[in-house]
Amino acid sequence: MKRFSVQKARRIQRELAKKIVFDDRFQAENIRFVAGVDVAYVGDVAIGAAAVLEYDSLETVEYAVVRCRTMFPYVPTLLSFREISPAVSCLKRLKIEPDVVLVDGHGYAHPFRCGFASHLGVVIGKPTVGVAKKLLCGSVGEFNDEGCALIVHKGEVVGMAVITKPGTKPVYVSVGNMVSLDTAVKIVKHCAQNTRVPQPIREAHLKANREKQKLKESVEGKEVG
DNA sequence: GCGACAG
DNA sequence: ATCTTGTCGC
Repeated sequence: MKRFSVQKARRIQRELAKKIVFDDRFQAENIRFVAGVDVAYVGDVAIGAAAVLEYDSLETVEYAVVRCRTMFPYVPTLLSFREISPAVSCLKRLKIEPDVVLVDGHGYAHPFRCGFASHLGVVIGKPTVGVAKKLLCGSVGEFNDEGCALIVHKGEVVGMAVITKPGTKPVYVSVGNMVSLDTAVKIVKHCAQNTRVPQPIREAHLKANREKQKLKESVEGKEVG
């Protein structure tokens, strides 16, 4: 039984894309907290994890994690429908309200201009930034002295490739919602001081994996013993 | 028509 | 993403 329709998802993406806000709707010059979100999987169980870091020190001040059943398969360009539920759930569990959320995946740099970061940002009505490790669409121009290169798709600038760590591949930054591309790049650079992937996303990733291990161990102890 | 395709 | 050991490089 098909529980989803690609056609229906496409319609939703086109509607959501219209609601993306491309400028800063928060105090970009005075950020207190940044969050990162990521999702891991164990069979059909999704584990959503969020981490909140103090912006200046990049110290982790809070984690939130949630488990739920995966309700959507992974379909290229439709990733957000698979990950948005666990992402929203764990973000809601946070006690600290982050000023901006970094998302593991593209935002506007998507063939239909509505990647996971944008989908999430519009749904929760908060500032989000897309940070992907691989390009989904478009091509990367020449890198400038700041380690940045425009990502252009169908004649439109959709994001920025950023070399956050010298000697490593760039990460692909794009607007999620309520954040300008310039500000998004500044935030990502600040959060990736000695790593390729920005700290908030790494922390969320690690938290999700620790939770995944716990779940796998509890499952093993059930079927064998 | 063919290939590519975030996590 | 996930399945997995050792291994190359900073």
